[in-house]
Amino acid sequence: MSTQQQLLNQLKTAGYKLTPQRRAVIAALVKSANPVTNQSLHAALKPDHPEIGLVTVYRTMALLDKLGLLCRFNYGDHISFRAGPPEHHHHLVCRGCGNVVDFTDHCPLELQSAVERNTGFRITEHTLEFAGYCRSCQEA
Amino acid sequence: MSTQQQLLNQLKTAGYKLTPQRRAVIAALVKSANPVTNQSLHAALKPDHPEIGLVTVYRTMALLDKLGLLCRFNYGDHISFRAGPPEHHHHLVCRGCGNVVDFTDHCPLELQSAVERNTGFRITEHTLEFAGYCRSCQEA
DNA sequence: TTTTATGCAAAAGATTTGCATCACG
DNA sequence: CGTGATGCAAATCTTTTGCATAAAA
Repeated sequence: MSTQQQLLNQLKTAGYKLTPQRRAVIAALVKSANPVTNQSLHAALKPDHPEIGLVTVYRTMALLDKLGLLCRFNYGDHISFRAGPPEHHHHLVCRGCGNVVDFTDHCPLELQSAVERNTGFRITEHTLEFAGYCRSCQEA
Repeated sequence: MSTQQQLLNQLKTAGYKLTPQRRAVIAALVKSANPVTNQSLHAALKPDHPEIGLVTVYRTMALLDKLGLLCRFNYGDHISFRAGPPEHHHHLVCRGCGNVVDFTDHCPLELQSAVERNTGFRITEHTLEFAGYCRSCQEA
Protein backbone atom coordinates (compact mmCIF):
# COMPACT_ATOMS: atom_id res chain seq x y z
CA MET A 1 0.00 0.00 0.00
CA SER A 2 1.37 3.39 -0.93
CA THR A 3 2.39 5.97 1.65
CA GLN A 4 -0.36 8.18 0.35
CA GLN A 5 -2.97 5.48 0.82
CA GLN A 6 -1.70 4.77 4.31
CA LEU A 7 -2.04 8.37 5.32
CA LEU A 8 -5.58 8.55 4.00
CA ASN A 9 -6.49 5.36 5.85
CA GLN A 10 -5.03 6.62 9.10
CA LEU A 11 -7.00 9.83 8.83
CA LYS A 12 -10.20 7.97 8.11
CA THR A 13 -9.61 5.46 10.88
CA ALA A 14 -9.04 8.29 13.33
CA GLY A 15 -12.46 9.61 12.41
CA TYR A 16 -11.49 12.54 10.20
CA LYS A 17 -13.16 13.35 6.94
CA LEU A 18 -11.42 12.77 3.64
CA THR A 19 -12.01 16.10 1.96
CA PRO A 20 -10.62 16.99 -1.46
CA GLN A 21 -8.38 19.53 0.25
CA ARG A 22 -6.86 16.98 2.58
CA ARG A 23 -6.37 14.58 -0.29
CA ALA A 24 -4.56 17.25 -2.27
CA VAL A 25 -2.33 18.27 0.63
CA ILE A 26 -1.38 14.67 1.29
CA ALA A 27 -0.74 14.00 -2.39
CA ALA A 28 1.58 17.00 -2.61
CA LEU A 29 3.32 16.05 0.61
CA VAL A 30 4.00 12.51 -0.51
CA LYS A 31 5.04 13.61 -3.96
CA SER A 32 7.76 15.89 -2.65
CA ALA A 33 11.10 14.14 -2.26
CA ASN A 34 12.35 16.88 0.05
CA PRO A 35 11.03 18.03 3.38
CA VAL A 36 8.42 20.76 3.15
CA THR A 37 7.20 23.63 5.27
CA ASN A 38 3.56 24.66 5.44
CA GLN A 39 4.38 27.63 3.28
CA SER A 40 6.31 25.67 0.65
CA LEU A 41 3.57 23.08 0.49
CA HIS A 42 0.95 25.76 0.02
CA ALA A 43 3.03 27.29 -2.77
CA ALA A 44 3.38 23.87 -4.42
CA LEU A 45 -0.37 23.39 -4.33
CA LYS A 46 -1.16 26.77 -5.82
CA PRO A 47 -0.89 25.92 -9.53
CA ASP A 48 -3.26 22.97 -9.43
CA HIS A 49 -5.33 23.91 -6.41
CA PRO A 50 -5.43 27.68 -6.04
CA GLU A 51 -8.59 27.35 -3.99
CA ILE A 52 -6.85 25.64 -1.07
CA GLY A 53 -6.07 28.15 1.63
CA LEU A 54 -2.87 28.37 3.59
CA VAL A 55 -4.91 27.87 6.74
CA THR A 56 -6.06 24.48 5.53
CA VAL A 57 -2.49 23.44 4.88
CA TYR A 58 -1.53 24.45 8.42
CA ARG A 59 -4.48 22.57 9.85
CA THR A 60 -3.93 19.44 7.80
CA MET A 61 -0.25 19.28 8.64
CA ALA A 62 -0.96 19.86 12.32
CA LEU A 63 -3.40 16.99 12.15
CA LEU A 64 -0.94 14.63 10.51
CA ASP A 65 1.68 15.69 13.04
CA LYS A 66 -0.68 15.01 15.93
CA LEU A 67 -1.36 11.54 14.58
CA GLY A 68 2.38 10.94 14.42
CA LEU A 69 2.44 10.53 10.67
CA LEU A 70 5.19 13.04 9.97
CA CYS A 71 8.85 13.20 10.67
CA ARG A 72 10.55 16.42 11.47
CA PHE A 73 13.63 17.93 9.83
CA ASN A 74 15.86 20.37 11.51
CA TYR A 75 18.28 21.61 8.93
CA GLY A 76 17.76 25.05 7.56
CA ASP A 77 16.14 27.94 9.31
CA HIS A 78 12.63 26.57 9.42
CA ILE A 79 11.31 23.35 10.82
CA SER A 80 10.16 21.18 7.98
CA PHE A 81 8.28 17.92 7.62
CA ARG A 82 8.00 14.88 5.49
CA ALA A 83 5.61 11.95 5.45
CA GLY A 84 7.52 9.40 7.40
CA PRO A 85 7.33 5.74 8.18
CA PRO A 86 6.15 5.38 11.77
CA GLU A 87 8.99 3.01 12.59
CA HIS A 88 12.13 4.38 14.14
CA HIS A 89 14.56 5.34 11.41
CA HIS A 90 17.38 7.67 10.52
CA HIS A 91 17.87 10.18 7.75
CA LEU A 92 20.46 10.61 5.11
CA VAL A 93 20.15 14.04 3.51
CA CYS A 94 21.74 15.15 0.26
CA ARG A 95 23.15 18.64 0.52
CA GLY A 96 23.01 18.93 -3.24
CA CYS A 97 19.45 18.11 -4.21
CA GLY A 98 17.87 18.02 -0.76
CA ASN A 99 16.51 14.54 -1.19
CA VAL A 100 16.19 12.36 1.85
CA VAL A 101 16.80 8.66 2.18
CA ASP A 102 15.67 6.70 5.21
CA PHE A 103 17.59 3.89 6.74
CA THR A 104 16.33 1.75 9.55
CA ASP A 105 19.25 -0.50 10.23
CA HIS A 106 22.22 -0.04 12.52
CA CYS A 107 21.20 2.02 15.52
CA PRO A 108 24.23 3.15 17.52
CA LEU A 109 23.29 0.95 20.46
CA GLU A 110 26.74 0.11 21.78
CA LEU A 111 27.51 3.81 21.77
CA GLN A 112 24.27 4.44 23.62
CA SER A 113 25.20 1.93 26.31
CA ALA A 114 28.63 3.47 26.69
CA VAL A 115 27.11 6.92 27.13
CA GLU A 116 24.65 5.59 29.70
CA ARG A 117 27.47 4.03 31.69
CA ASN A 118 29.59 7.16 31.56
CA THR A 119 26.87 9.66 32.43
CA GLY A 120 24.28 7.85 34.52
CA PHE A 121 21.56 8.90 32.08
CA ARG A 122 18.75 6.53 31.18
CA ILE A 123 18.53 7.05 27.43
CA THR A 124 15.11 6.64 25.86
CA GLU A 125 15.54 7.96 22.36
CA HIS A 126 18.03 9.18 19.82
CA THR A 127 18.18 10.92 16.51
CA LEU A 128 20.91 10.35 14.01
CA GLU A 129 21.24 12.21 10.77
CA PHE A 130 23.89 11.88 8.10
CA ALA A 131 24.37 14.47 5.40
CA GLY A 132 26.50 14.60 2.30
CA TYR A 133 26.14 14.17 -1.43
CA CYS A 134 24.26 11.50 -3.28
CA ARG A 135 25.74 9.70 -6.27
CA SER A 136 24.27 12.05 -8.87
CA CYS A 137 25.26 15.18 -7.00
CA GLN A 138 28.85 13.97 -6.64
CA GLU A 139 29.13 13.75 -10.42
CA ALA A 140 27.66 17.19 -11.04
CA MET B 1 39.60 30.25 30.13
CA SER B 2 35.84 30.32 30.64
CA THR B 3 33.39 29.89 27.81
CA GLN B 4 32.20 33.40 28.46
CA GLN B 5 35.72 34.81 28.16
CA GLN B 6 36.28 32.83 24.96
CA LEU B 7 33.17 34.28 23.37
CA LEU B 8 34.19 37.81 24.29
CA ASN B 9 37.66 37.25 22.89
CA GLN B 10 36.32 35.86 19.65
CA LEU B 11 34.06 38.84 19.21
CA LYS B 12 36.88 41.25 19.88
CA THR B 13 39.28 39.41 17.60
CA ALA B 14 36.73 39.50 14.81
CA GLY B 15 36.65 43.28 15.17
CA TYR B 16 33.37 43.73 16.98
CA LYS B 17 32.89 46.05 19.91
CA LEU B 18 32.41 44.73 23.40
CA THR B 19 29.37 46.69 24.50
CA PRO B 20 27.66 46.22 27.86
CA GLN B 21 24.66 44.79 26.03
CA ARG B 22 26.73 42.15 24.27
CA ARG B 23 28.45 41.27 27.51
CA ALA B 24 25.10 40.85 29.22
CA VAL B 25 23.64 38.72 26.43
CA ILE B 26 26.69 36.48 26.44
CA ALA B 27 26.67 36.19 30.21
CA ALA B 28 23.02 35.13 30.20
CA LEU B 29 23.61 32.72 27.35
CA VAL B 30 26.51 31.01 29.06
CA LYS B 31 24.73 30.96 32.41
CA SER B 32 21.76 29.05 31.02
CA ALA B 33 22.20 25.30 31.23
CA ASN B 34 19.46 24.77 28.67
CA PRO B 35 19.24 25.88 25.10
CA VAL B 36 17.65 29.29 24.63
CA THR B 37 15.68 31.08 21.98
CA ASN B 38 16.09 34.78 21.29
CA GLN B 39 12.81 35.39 23.04
CA SER B 40 13.63 33.33 26.13
CA LEU B 41 17.01 34.98 26.42
CA HIS B 42 15.45 38.40 26.21
CA ALA B 43 12.97 37.43 28.92
CA ALA B 44 15.79 36.16 31.10
CA LEU B 45 17.64 39.45 30.71
CA LYS B 46 14.66 41.61 31.56
CA PRO B 47 14.93 41.61 35.38
CA ASP B 48 18.54 42.75 35.49
CA HIS B 49 18.76 44.55 32.16
CA PRO B 50 15.36 45.90 31.19
CA GLU B 51 17.07 48.39 28.92
CA ILE B 52 18.31 45.75 26.50
CA GLY B 53 16.00 45.51 23.52
CA LEU B 54 14.82 42.33 21.89
CA VAL B 55 16.39 43.58 18.68
CA THR B 56 19.80 43.64 20.28
CA VAL B 57 19.39 40.05 21.43
CA TYR B 58 18.47 39.02 17.90
CA ARG B 59 21.46 40.86 16.48
CA THR B 60 23.92 39.56 19.04
CA MET B 61 22.81 35.97 18.60
CA ALA B 62 22.93 36.29 14.82
CA LEU B 63 26.47 37.55 15.19
CA LEU B 64 27.56 34.68 17.41
CA ASP B 65 25.90 32.27 15.03
CA LYS B 66 27.70 33.79 12.06
CA LEU B 67 31.01 33.39 13.86
CA GLY B 68 30.16 29.73 14.47
CA LEU B 69 30.13 30.08 18.24
CA LEU B 70 26.71 28.55 18.79
CA CYS B 71 25.28 25.10 18.44
CA ARG B 72 21.76 24.55 17.32
CA PHE B 73 19.08 22.46 18.99
CA ASN B 74 16.21 20.96 17.19
CA TYR B 75 13.88 19.59 19.78
CA GLY B 76 10.78 21.57 20.58
CA ASP B 77 8.83 23.84 18.32
CA HIS B 78 11.40 26.55 17.99
CA ILE B 79 15.01 26.43 16.97
CA SER B 80 17.16 27.11 20.00
CA PHE B 81 20.83 27.74 20.65
CA ARG B 82 23.51 27.25 23.19
CA ALA B 83 27.09 28.44 23.43
CA GLY B 84 28.94 25.47 22.11
CA PRO B 85 32.46 24.23 21.86
CA PRO B 86 33.61 24.67 18.28
CA GLU B 87 34.81 21.07 18.10
CA HIS B 88 32.54 18.46 16.67
CA HIS B 89 30.46 16.96 19.45
CA HIS B 90 27.17 15.31 20.26
CA HIS B 91 24.40 16.16 22.66
CA LEU B 92 22.75 14.31 25.47
CA VAL B 93 19.56 16.06 26.50
CA CYS B 94 17.64 15.46 29.70
CA ARG B 95 13.90 15.37 29.09
CA GLY B 96 13.33 16.15 32.72
CA CYS B 97 15.33 19.29 33.48
CA GLY B 98 16.31 20.21 29.93
CA ASN B 99 20.01 20.27 30.71
CA VAL B 100 22.43 19.34 28.01
CA VAL B 101 25.66 17.40 28.27
CA ASP B 102 28.17 17.31 25.45
CA PHE B 103 30.20 14.31 24.52
CA THR B 104 32.93 14.29 21.96
CA ASP B 105 33.97 10.68 21.89
CA HIS B 106 32.61 7.80 19.85
CA CYS B 107 31.44 9.05 16.50
CA PRO B 108 29.43 6.38 14.64
CA LEU B 109 32.10 6.04 11.98
CA GLU B 110 31.71 2.36 11.12
CA LEU B 111 28.01 2.97 10.69
CA GLN B 112 28.82 5.93 8.48
CA SER B 113 31.05 3.79 6.27
CA ALA B 114 28.38 1.13 6.01
CA VAL B 115 25.80 3.70 4.92
CA GLU B 116 28.22 5.12 2.35
CA ARG B 117 28.79 1.67 0.88
CA ASN B 118 25.09 0.87 0.78
CA THR B 119 23.89 4.13 -0.70
CA GLY B 120 26.74 5.58 -2.75
CA PHE B 121 26.56 8.81 -0.77
CA ARG B 122 29.70 10.68 0.20
CA ILE B 123 28.93 11.62 3.79
CA THR B 124 30.44 14.84 5.05
CA GLU B 125 28.72 15.42 8.37
CA HIS B 126 26.42 13.93 10.93
CA THR B 127 24.44 14.89 13.97
CA LEU B 128 23.69 12.52 16.78
CA GLU B 129 21.54 13.37 19.73
CA PHE B 130 20.59 11.18 22.65
CA ALA B 131 17.76 12.06 24.99
CA GLY B 132 16.54 10.57 28.23
CA TYR B 133 16.71 11.30 31.94
CA CYS B 134 19.72 12.31 33.97
CA ARG B 135 20.53 10.73 37.31
CA SER B 136 18.66 13.33 39.38
CA CYS B 137 15.58 13.28 37.18
CA GLN B 138 15.41 9.48 37.35
CA GLU B 139 15.11 9.68 41.12
CA ALA B 140 12.45 12.36 41.11
C1' DT C 1 36.76 61.38 15.99
C1' DT C 2 35.18 57.68 13.41
C1' DT C 3 32.77 53.80 12.99
C1' DT C 4 29.79 50.64 14.81
C1' DA C 5 25.98 49.40 17.98
C1' DT C 6 21.61 50.44 20.11
C1' DG C 7 16.72 51.25 20.58
C1' DC C 8 12.53 52.72 18.98
C1' DA C 9 8.98 52.30 15.80
C1' DA C 10 7.34 50.53 11.72
C1' DA C 11 7.32 46.98 8.28
C1' DA C 12 7.24 42.36 6.85
C1' DG C 13 6.32 37.46 7.71
C1' DA C 14 4.45 33.59 9.93
C1' DT C 15 0.87 31.39 12.63
C1' DT C 16 -3.57 31.22 15.04
C1' DT C 17 -8.44 32.24 15.84
C1' DG C 18 -13.46 33.66 15.09
C1' DC C 19 -17.12 32.94 12.39
C1' DA C 20 -20.31 32.14 8.60
C1' DT C 21 -20.77 28.81 5.01
C1' DC C 22 -20.13 24.40 2.87
C1' DA C 23 -19.96 19.45 2.22
C1' DC C 24 -18.46 14.60 3.72
C1' DG C 25 -20.39 10.69 5.66
C1' DC D 1 -29.29 16.15 7.94
C1' DG D 2 -25.59 17.03 11.43
C1' DT D 3 -21.11 17.63 12.54
C1' DG D 4 -16.86 18.70 11.27
C1' DA D 5 -13.99 21.22 7.62
C1' DT D 6 -13.02 25.29 4.85
C1' DG D 7 -11.84 29.99 3.74
C1' DC D 8 -11.80 34.61 4.62
C1' DA D 9 -10.38 38.29 7.51
C1' DA D 10 -8.59 39.81 11.60
C1' DA D 11 -5.80 39.16 15.54
C1' DT D 12 -1.27 37.50 17.34
C1' DC D 13 3.16 36.59 17.43
C1' DT D 14 7.96 36.61 15.52
C1' DT D 15 11.59 38.57 13.01
C1' DT D 16 13.68 42.21 10.16
C1' DT D 17 14.66 46.99 8.71
C1' DG D 18 15.19 52.23 8.69
C1' DC D 19 16.92 55.80 11.04
C1' DA D 20 18.47 59.03 14.59
C1' DT D 21 21.25 58.80 18.69
C1' DA D 22 24.77 57.03 21.72
C1' DA D 23 29.14 55.19 22.86
C1' DA D 24 33.30 51.87 22.08
C1' DA D 25 37.93 52.10 20.35
